[in-house]
Amino acid sequence: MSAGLKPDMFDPACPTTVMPFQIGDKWTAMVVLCLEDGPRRFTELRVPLRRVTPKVLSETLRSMERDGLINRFAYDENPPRVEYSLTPLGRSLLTLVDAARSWCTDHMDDLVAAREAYTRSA
Amino acid sequence: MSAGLKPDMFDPACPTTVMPFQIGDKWTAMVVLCLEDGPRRFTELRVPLRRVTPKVLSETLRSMERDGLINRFAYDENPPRVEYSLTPLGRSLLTLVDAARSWCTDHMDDLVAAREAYTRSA
DNA sequence: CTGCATCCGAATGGATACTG
DNA sequence: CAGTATCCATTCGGATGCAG
Repeated sequence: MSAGLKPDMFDPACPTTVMPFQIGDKWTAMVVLCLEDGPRRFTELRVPLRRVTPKVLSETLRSMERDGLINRFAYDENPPRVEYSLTPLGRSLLTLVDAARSWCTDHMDDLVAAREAYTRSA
Repeated sequence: MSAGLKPDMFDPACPTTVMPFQIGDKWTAMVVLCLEDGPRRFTELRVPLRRVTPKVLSETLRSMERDGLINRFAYDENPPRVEYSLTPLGRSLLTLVDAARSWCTDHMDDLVAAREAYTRSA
């Protein structure tokens, strides 16, 4: 497990990015998905989440740590190394995230069609 | 079906109100729940959602209509009467909302405990 | 490398008052 | 009744630069 995260994991072209779901902060759900396969380092998370500035990412991570969704482990090394991993609580979110993803894939066409129909009639 | 909506349906004291989930706009999920049992009028929705100003509520409703989640039907009467109801697409969101609610009730204690532990150690 | 500090613009959401 | 108009406070997220 724990293959490298792909840069296009959350590509803006991917319609799920504009889906009407949100868990916690704007990026929480994506972080959960990134950590699904094991611990990740800060810089590693920045690969798929390259539209997130470090400030916002660290804010997101800290609030997730506060809520007990992730663990933060800082190795006492130089250069510094920090790993984030899902807690059982955070892992339990995966089913919900998957449910949301299923809904998106199932109903995305409807949603796009609805928006088009709406703008046409306007 | 369609008994009156209770004012305390989304009481701030209810912990699910601060849960880390969001569907669409801030109030979308609550509107979906309000419409679960049938069509509702604008003022009717304002009862449980009394913390939402009319401006924000109408914005929410319009964006939900745009996304094909609800239907808006305006009777040609005076005084005016408008009813909102879930489309099949909007109704399909109910399973997701329920999943989110289940997660909340199942893990709320963990979440509260995590926050307390965090603030204690800080 | 992993973040924190500071500044800033945009967007969100709310209060209040008013209209057809 | 069902909104709209206007104004405003707060928040959010991004850019940049710096520190351990």
